[in-house]
Amino acid sequence: MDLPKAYTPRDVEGAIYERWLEADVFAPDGAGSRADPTAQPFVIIQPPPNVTGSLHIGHAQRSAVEDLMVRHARMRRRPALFLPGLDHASIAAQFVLDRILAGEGESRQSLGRERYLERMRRFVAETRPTMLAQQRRVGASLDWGRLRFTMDDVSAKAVREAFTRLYADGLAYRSEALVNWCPGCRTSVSDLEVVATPETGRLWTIRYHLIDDATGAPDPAAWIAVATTRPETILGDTAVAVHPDDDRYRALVGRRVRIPFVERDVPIIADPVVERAFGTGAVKITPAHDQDDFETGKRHDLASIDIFDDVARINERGAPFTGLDRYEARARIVDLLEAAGDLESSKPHEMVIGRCQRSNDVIEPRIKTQWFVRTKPLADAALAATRSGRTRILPDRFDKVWEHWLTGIRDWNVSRQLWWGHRIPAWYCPDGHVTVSALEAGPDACATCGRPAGALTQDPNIFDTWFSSGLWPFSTLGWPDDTDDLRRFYPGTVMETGYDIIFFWVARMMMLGLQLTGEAPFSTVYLSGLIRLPGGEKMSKTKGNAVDPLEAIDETGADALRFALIHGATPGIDQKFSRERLENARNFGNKLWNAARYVLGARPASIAAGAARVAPDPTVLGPAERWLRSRVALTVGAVDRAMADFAFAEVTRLLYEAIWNEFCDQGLELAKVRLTASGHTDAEREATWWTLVEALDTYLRLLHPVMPFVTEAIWDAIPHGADDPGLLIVADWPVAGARDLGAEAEVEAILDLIRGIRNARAEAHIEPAEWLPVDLVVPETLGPTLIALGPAIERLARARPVRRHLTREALHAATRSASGLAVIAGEAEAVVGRGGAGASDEAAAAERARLEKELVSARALLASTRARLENTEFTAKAPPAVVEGAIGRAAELADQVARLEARLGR
RNA sequence: GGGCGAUUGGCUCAGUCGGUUAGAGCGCGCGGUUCACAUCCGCGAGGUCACUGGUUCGAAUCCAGUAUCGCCCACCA
Repeated sequence: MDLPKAYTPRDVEGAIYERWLEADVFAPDGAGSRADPTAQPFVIIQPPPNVTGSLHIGHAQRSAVEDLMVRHARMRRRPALFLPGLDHASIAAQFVLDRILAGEGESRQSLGRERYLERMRRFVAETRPTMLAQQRRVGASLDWGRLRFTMDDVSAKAVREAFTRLYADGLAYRSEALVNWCPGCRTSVSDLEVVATPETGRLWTIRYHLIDDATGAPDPAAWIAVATTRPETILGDTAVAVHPDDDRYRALVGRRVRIPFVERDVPIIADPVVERAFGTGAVKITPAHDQDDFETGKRHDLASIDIFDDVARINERGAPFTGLDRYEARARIVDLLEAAGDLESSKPHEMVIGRCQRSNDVIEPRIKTQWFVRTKPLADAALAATRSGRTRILPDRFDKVWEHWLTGIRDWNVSRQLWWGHRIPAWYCPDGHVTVSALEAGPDACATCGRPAGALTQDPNIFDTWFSSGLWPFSTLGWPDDTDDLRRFYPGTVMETGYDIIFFWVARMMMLGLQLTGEAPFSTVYLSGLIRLPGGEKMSKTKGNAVDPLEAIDETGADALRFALIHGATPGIDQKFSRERLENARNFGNKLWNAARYVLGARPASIAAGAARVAPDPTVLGPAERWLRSRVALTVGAVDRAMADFAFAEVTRLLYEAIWNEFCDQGLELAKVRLTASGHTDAEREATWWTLVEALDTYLRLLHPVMPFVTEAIWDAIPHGADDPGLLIVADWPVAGARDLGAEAEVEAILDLIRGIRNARAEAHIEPAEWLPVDLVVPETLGPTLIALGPAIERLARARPVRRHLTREALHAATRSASGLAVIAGEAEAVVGRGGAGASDEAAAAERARLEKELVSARALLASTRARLENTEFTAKAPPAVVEGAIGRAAELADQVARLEARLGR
């Protein structure tokens, strides 16, 4: 079979993905699977991408890494599950749709819940195929038959069941609490969705007048000054607090002050939470709109007065300002206080403001009745799983982050005042009884008073999108039903995701998985770094600066994109996306393609075109063939180690190096000699060719998880053995053969000699095409190799004739009158050039200069090596192998120095 | 305020357990129409491994500190 002359990734890739689908090899139990059913399954868990999104470079990288792992496992005959999915992404999807609606002059409110959801379902139906098609273009070998969506019926059932169990176990509760309210999204959000943003605000100091106990009226001449960054919250103040040990205010504790505008009298209380050095040492307390104040309020039994509506306008409780936006109200209040003489000061103040991750609105803490998940016991279980090693986080250093977050975790507000998502399966009866039910149709009656279903109303809120995502590893396998898939593929093996969602997603999966299934949902957490722009900025969909991986695939192919992304993939370390790397990867694919074309075209005539694979005949292998087989064995072992260590970038480097430098630059060049030079038997030529085929086959298998398309295409064209399947994707992962260190050393010595000759020629500016005679001497032991590879030296060093001398003396005697270039390569030595022809003065000077340079560096190295050996502490304490190495090295260098000196006539 | 990461040739990055002469790609210089590949081939230049101190026979690597950049966490109004 032949490969097309030109490598065009686009032509190759689409057709190959089709072939994989037709062969049904993606599913662990597919018709084309060669999985060993008794082997331990390998389950990779990928974050389901947002259904309304499109593939960005980060997805591409993660898909590439996940696909790499699953393909590797598949080739090792493990039942490998890579389950595709989509996330409904509640708040993110609503955010996207709301913007579209705004463009149409509609809104969430104008449509109403039912029509809005209908519109969302249509929208999602449109966007859904996009992401799936894009994952396919990256080459992800996903088991499409198991495609799942976090809003499908199976997921819905899992959500109801999960919540019902948590409620029954006292781990889900409904309570009035301070939540993070986003006025833009009109919903509460979890702590994680609040982004702390440093900003310069103002700190105002204002006076609250003390109440005259006798008259019950505020005293115009007596006040307590409080400092605040949020004057508008005055309207919700229910106390003023000072530190109990603060002498300035000790006498005032227990007195009352008049809150302006709302004309409310509130107590001055003492509480150690107050920082005496800050501001005036007195702080106004607004329990409904500040976390600290909320806690203080609880301690002192203060009233909580919510003064905002859902879009953060002042409500009727902020009477004179009702209807004003919070910032308008702030400005108005400051003006009025100033006019009244109650504004003491106003100065700029550095502070941290919580903003909504989604809409960037300033988050308003508000008291709401919400559903919470009690996280402490769940977090403890998650910590136990990582501490015991049951689940391992890569890289290790994220353990600390994990520990810190799970140790200080607060309860998780899971209800959202949104529409797109799973509705909370809680029903309320007119008496306020709560009934939580996993039944799709809801409960038959109130669990407390028995009122019929008709009298109950379901909670209008939905779940935080991460609640359903948190069930992903098992909800996708049919939980809570006891399905075959669940038994077989749960818990999963590796969960891969970006470190930016370790809390949002990974921690929730761990907590919910442990609680609901009793098992940690995966044994390894592989945290990828993020992809950044060449300038180092984080790519962001909302900023619109994301690089489109699909364009990259169009230009250079999915294989090149995958290689480039995996090449830079160190767990937990960000990588910059660079076009150079992409091109380099594309070039590598091209190199491989052309190497394969050469191999296929070099088939000796004695081998029939469609011949089945045979192993090279070991009795007729030359040193180059033995060298190549040994180097391939080395590479297989190194790749295996790197794979086991999750060092995927290392895998790409190993293969790049092995394929380009060893196989193409050296292996193929050496093989060409035996394949084309006369004087070789058919058997020898065949053995050489089969060696090349064997090496290529092994490299293709090793590289397949990284570059699946091009390797599959090439593999299709090379001869296969009887046990091979029709597709590389299900072919067996290679087993490392035996090393042949002797052959490696011998061939390396010859390659060094060739390099030395090329170097000397280049430095002397000799025409590359010019044939020059070479006289050389090699150590006795290298004799047979030299004979075998003599033609290779000729070809690769452009040397003709090559004359071998048995001793250095003979070499020197034979070349004394010549003006040749001296080459000293290890123990071998050569003289390149025409004997007796003479050389120009400048050529001779250049030759001397080159040798002088070599001498200088050789002497320097010799000196430092000797110095080390003279150090008795070194010889006494260093491992013997290191000392012996240094001794050998010193001898070699001394020899080299002597020879260079002799050559230079010293 | 606490924690983490990064810092290696002009650029982007490797560098395992501390062990000879710190690697690669891109870029740069010189030279190439070798019948697989110019998306290529050959040769070369280019690095006080951020800084300071320590441990060690030996440090890019381990320890302490400093600097710069970046990230995460955090309830001083």
